[in-house]
Amino acid sequence: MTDITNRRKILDFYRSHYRMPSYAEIMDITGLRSKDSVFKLVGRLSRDGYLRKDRRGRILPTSVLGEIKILGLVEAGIPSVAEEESIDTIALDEYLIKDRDSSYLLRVKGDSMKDAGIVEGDLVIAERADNAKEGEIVIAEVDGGWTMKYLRMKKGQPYLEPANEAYEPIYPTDSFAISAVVRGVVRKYT
Amino acid sequence: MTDITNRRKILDFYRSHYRMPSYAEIMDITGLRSKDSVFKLVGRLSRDGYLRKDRRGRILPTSVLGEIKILGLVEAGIPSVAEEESIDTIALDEYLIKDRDSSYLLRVKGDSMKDAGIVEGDLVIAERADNAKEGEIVIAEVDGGWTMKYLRMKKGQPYLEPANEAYEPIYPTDSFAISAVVRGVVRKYT
DNA sequence: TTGTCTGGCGAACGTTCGTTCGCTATACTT
DNA sequence: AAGTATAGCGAACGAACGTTCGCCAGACAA
Repeated sequence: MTDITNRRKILDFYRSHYRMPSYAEIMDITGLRSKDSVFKLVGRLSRDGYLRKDRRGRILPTSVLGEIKILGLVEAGIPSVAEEESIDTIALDEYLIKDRDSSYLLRVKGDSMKDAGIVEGDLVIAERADNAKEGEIVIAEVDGGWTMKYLRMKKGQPYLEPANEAYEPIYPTDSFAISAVVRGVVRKYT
Repeated sequence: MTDITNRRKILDFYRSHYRMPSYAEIMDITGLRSKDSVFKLVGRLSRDGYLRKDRRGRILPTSVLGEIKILGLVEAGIPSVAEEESIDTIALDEYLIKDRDSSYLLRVKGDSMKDAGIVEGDLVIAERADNAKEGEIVIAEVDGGWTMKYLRMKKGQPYLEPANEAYEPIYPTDSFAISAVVRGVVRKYT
C-alpha cells in the first residue's frame, strides 16, 4: 500500500465525514496496527505537502474538499491540442460564489436568454443587489413580474433586453426594481 | 448574542479552518467563558438541527461548506413569480461532480457549440470515458486533433456534430477516440 | 412574593488525542 | 558479510477533548 493510496483513503474519509480522521481512525482505514505507523505516515505526507497539521497536531487537508483540476483549453471550433498536464486546481464553489450569504440559485425557465448561453434548466447564481451596470444580466421586478434579462439604458432610462430575437425588449411602464445580478451559470447534463 | 449568530461564527470558523472548532475555541469565538455554556449552546443548535455531533461528541456542520440556497424558478421568457422562499440548498461541487478523480475542467474556446449554450470562456466539466451515448457532448480525438461536439451515429458509425450552423459535422476518416464526456458547464461573469 | 425555567459560570472527571519510546524485520549500500 | 536506513509494532505519556456537576442570576408565570 503506497502513501498516496492511503492519502486518498484519508481524503475520502474527509469527504464523507466532513472532518479529518483521528490517528486511531486512520489505523482502521489503512489497516495499520499502530498509531506510530500512522504518525510516521502522516509525517511523510505532511513533508511532501499532501497534508497539513494544525498547532495541536491534528491533520488538515491541503487542498479543499471539492477542488478539481483544470486541464487546459478545448477549441470548440477547430480541433486543437489539449495537453494532459494539469494547469491548476480550483474549488468550484469558491470560484463561483463570492458572497455566500447574499447569493442564491435560480432555475431557468424559458429561452429568452438562449443567445447568451443560458437555456432552460440551467441554474443561475444570483447575487442580491439593487443596482447593476449596463450590460449585466439582472433579475428584476418589472410591472409586477420577475424576469431575467440584460440591463440596458436608453436616454437615461433602464430597460431589459432578452438574448433571443423572438422576444421584444421590455420597457418598464409602471414599476422597475433590480433584485439581483447574475454572477454565473451552472448546467448539469444527466 | 443569539444562537443563530453564534452558529454563523462557528460555520465561519469551519470555512476558514476546514474543521469545526473545539469547545474551547468556541469560547474564544463567541465570548462565552465556560465550556458548559458552549455545551448548552451546542445542545440547542443540535436540537434545532443547525449542527450535528458525531459519536465522540465532536460537532459537525449539517450543511456542507459551500452550500447555497435554491430560491425558485425564474421565467426567462415571460415574467413570472419567483417566491422568496428557499426551496432547498445544494453544494455546487457535489451537484456537478460525481467522480472527482476522473473529472477535470476544460476552458472552452470557439463558438461551435453555442446553440447548446456553451460559449467561449465557459468551463466544461469533463469526465474521462472511452465511450458515450449518442447525443451526449464528448471530448474526442479525431484525426489527430481534439474537439468538443455532440456524438451522433450514422449507419453504425460515430461522427461529431457541432451546435452551430456555421460549422460542418466531422466524419472521422483516420482515427477517432472518445476521451471524455461533458457532464456540466460552468460560467462566471466578471 | 414565590416557584420554575433557562443561560451562563468555574471546577472536576474520564476518555481520546497526538506524540514518543524501545524494539523488530526488511531492504539497500558498502 | 556487516552497516545503515526505513516501516511497522505495542506500550506509555501528557495534553486537550467533551461532559457533568453544583451554583447563581435573570425572566416569566402563578
